[in-house]
Amino acid sequence: MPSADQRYHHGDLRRAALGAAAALVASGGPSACTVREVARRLDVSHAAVTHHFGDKRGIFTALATEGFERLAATLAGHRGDFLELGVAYVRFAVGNPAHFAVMFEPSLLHADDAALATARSATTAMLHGGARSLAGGAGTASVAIAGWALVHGLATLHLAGALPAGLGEDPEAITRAVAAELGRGRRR
Amino acid sequence: MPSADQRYHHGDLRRAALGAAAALVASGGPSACTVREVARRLDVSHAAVTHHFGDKRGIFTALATEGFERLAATLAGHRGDFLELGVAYVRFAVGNPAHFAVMFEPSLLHADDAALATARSATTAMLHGGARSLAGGAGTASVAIAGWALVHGLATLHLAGALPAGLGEDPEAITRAVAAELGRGRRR
DNA sequence: TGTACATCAGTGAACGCGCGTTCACTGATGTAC
DNA sequence: TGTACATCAGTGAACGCGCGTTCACTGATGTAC
Repeated sequence: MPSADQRYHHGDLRRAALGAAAALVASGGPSACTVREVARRLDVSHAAVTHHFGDKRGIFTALATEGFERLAATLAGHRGDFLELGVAYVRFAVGNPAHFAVMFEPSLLHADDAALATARSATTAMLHGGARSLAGGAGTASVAIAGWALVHGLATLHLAGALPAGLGEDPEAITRAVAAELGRGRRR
Repeated sequence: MPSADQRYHHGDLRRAALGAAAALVASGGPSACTVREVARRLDVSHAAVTHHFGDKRGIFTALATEGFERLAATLAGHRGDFLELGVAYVRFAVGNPAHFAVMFEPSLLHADDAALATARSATTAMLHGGARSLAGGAGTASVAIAGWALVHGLATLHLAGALPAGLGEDPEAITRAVAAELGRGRRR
């Protein structure tokens, strides 16, 4: 029996390719992620990679879709707890930097992809639902946006290395501190 | 006298190139911005563009530097007013989407560029100063980060087209609503 | 248990293209005298 | 006012390269009978 490295059929090339693409995006940004480099990392012809995703944009689209799915799954575990929802959001971004980067970069994606649209709107609905359960009534939307923007900004700045040293190292802790501050004002 | 279009010397090619680069980034993301396309837009040889920036990365670095300088100038007009500082931040991002995109994308920049480092730290200092003047004492850093993350997140989500329709259209108004919410909690 | 066949996964070669960079050179500008 | 010269801005051609996409084909897998 041939070793896993030299089998004709890879087994799950699609998943492996997404992993390689994520690693490339994470380390060098989207421009460092090419069809051919992904294939090289998996010792596979680049036509094989294209075979699974249609074209290059298809890789990013699949990555973004997977990102929204993972995020939704993560958030689902913290329904109803606004603070933990925010912390989970940041943890997702830090743990999946490539997915996160690609999810909010429309210029890289197939705008009309059905799976992407589905995954995205499921996630968005969850974020809004989280806020609704907290506030209720007037100002709900603004609180939801505030919370989302806050954690999104924290995650983005952290990933960009823009947070000041000493503070940027534990984004989850910052999120707790900062969200508590916001929550304190709301609860009075 | 030759027309402006056919002069040998452009006049201010450096500035013009930055403008063209910004337009390209704004409409198609950083990957749509190439040395050759910038040159094409200005009817100039691409070697001329390289002459001014050294290499491609030099263009993005110059754009980011200009961005930090513009942002600092904008923020300087609202020293001491936390809310207006935030609104100005968002207004800058929306008005200079390409600069904003490139400023926080380290993989595109010359990490060791002196002018960039100077402009960046001047801006950061201003943001921190704004928060310090508001809060004072314990929790200052966390409030500064919270405010920054909030407006950064709002701007980023708006530019990505991720804010829900109806809310995403006037990011400045959202900022006011949301910052007022945060400020209300703090002030009690 | 075998055999035929459809389907799917991956190959390998070829394509044309646009890219960033380099370089010797030319045209324009400004400054010193 | 002229002239010489240094400096700076921009040209144009050439380079090699890696890219995304396409296509006819082959190998592997699974399913029906």
